[in-house]
Amino acid sequence: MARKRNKSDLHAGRTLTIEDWAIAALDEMADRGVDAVAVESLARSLGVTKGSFYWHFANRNELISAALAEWERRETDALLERAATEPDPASRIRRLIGEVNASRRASRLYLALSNANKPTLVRNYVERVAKRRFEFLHACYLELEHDPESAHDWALMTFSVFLGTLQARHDIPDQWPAADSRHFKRYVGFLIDSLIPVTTDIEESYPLSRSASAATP
Amino acid sequence: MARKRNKSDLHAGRTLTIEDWAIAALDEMADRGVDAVAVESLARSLGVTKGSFYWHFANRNELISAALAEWERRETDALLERAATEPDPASRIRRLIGEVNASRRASRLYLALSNANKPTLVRNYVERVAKRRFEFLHACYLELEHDPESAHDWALMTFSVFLGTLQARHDIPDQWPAADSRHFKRYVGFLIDSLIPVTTDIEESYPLSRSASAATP
DNA sequence: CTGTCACCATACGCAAGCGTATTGACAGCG
DNA sequence: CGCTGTCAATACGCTTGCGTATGGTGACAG
Repeated sequence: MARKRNKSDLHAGRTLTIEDWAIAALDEMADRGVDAVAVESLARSLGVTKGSFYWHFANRNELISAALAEWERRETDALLERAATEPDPASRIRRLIGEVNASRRASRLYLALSNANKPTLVRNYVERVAKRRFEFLHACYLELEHDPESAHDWALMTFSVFLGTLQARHDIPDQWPAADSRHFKRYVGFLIDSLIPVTTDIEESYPLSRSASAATP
Repeated sequence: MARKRNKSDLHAGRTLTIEDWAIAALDEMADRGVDAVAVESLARSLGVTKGSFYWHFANRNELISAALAEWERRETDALLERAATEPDPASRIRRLIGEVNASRRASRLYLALSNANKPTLVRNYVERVAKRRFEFLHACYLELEHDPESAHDWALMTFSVFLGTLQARHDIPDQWPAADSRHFKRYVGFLIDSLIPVTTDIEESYPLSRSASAATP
């Protein structure tokens, strides 16, 4: 049986790597969910057949595992690293707020993974990634708040806003401001004002952030 | 072919209604996602075979449609009705905050529906329900805030918290306070303080809600 | 040139699940 | 009692998708 290389395919004549497959799987997950990751259709989208797939992977679960490892490395570690470059906790939270509202693709992917019912290995990755994101946030709030319980409350609420933002943008699209609009900038500013606690030093401008919010910056 | 009635089944000898099927489908959706709703396995769980299913429904989509209509009626209309009995907007928001943090099942179901990739009719229901919930919330904030843009910001953020709460409880389970704990009560109190704007009348106790939050009620 | 290996194509068998067709059971009514 | 309609059981055919087995191709080393 002759092997006919399709030159117009994604890999343009070179052989596919495990990483190519993993990335194709992540794309499919973001577009259509984890269940939609199917060996044969993925192979077709890569311009090969499943013979090639089964050379690289023992089964579908191995592909999904490779895809999740890639996801964790590329998108999750990198996000926290970018935020960690900010000089102070408030800036770090601000950076996270900005980033969370930026990438639709990353949102879709996170939700797809978070809500996947099988295989069960997905849950392990999602919980680990979510925990690390939460802990990063929590550490920021611990720097801003003397009271550790309060810091935890803040972190929980903010983390909920992050996750909820992903979801809400999907569920109420016509209520969501366009990304290049004044309204959007204002909303992000409002989030920043609302989600960064004013320091508990009484001589600080305590009510100023709320007043600025009400004054429409 | 003899029809053997299985007396130990869910319907306990009586015939199944369309509603029985719809509720079974919603249960399956909450447990395992929309994709897991399968005619034959659902029939088995109800103690019948798919002959019975096809008497009631032309196809699987009709079942899903019936299930979604039931969902909208039972859980969504009812939630807003309960909140609407509260005498003022702040109490209504407080009621919603309490309810959102109460039912795990409803959470799982909402997320399953929101993240279903097919059939496409699910999206219509989710968006309609989400829009109605958002609009209810927005109306509350419009009563509390003079500035309509600010009211919209508040509504968006709070709605994001509601949705994010569903997700976060699933993704960071060990960070989530137990429902009967002091910590949980405190967190709900913190949400209430944070998500209900203090009125913009300057003579009102503007900083008091933040101060109370920091003081650990 | 030959052999090896990485990568890939294809055929096959099996299972799950959908929808269709056919038949059966039973209650209610005239 | 016979008929009708509701509800349900079962067989069948088809599709999709997984994993296994087998064989092919091209690059490279010896």
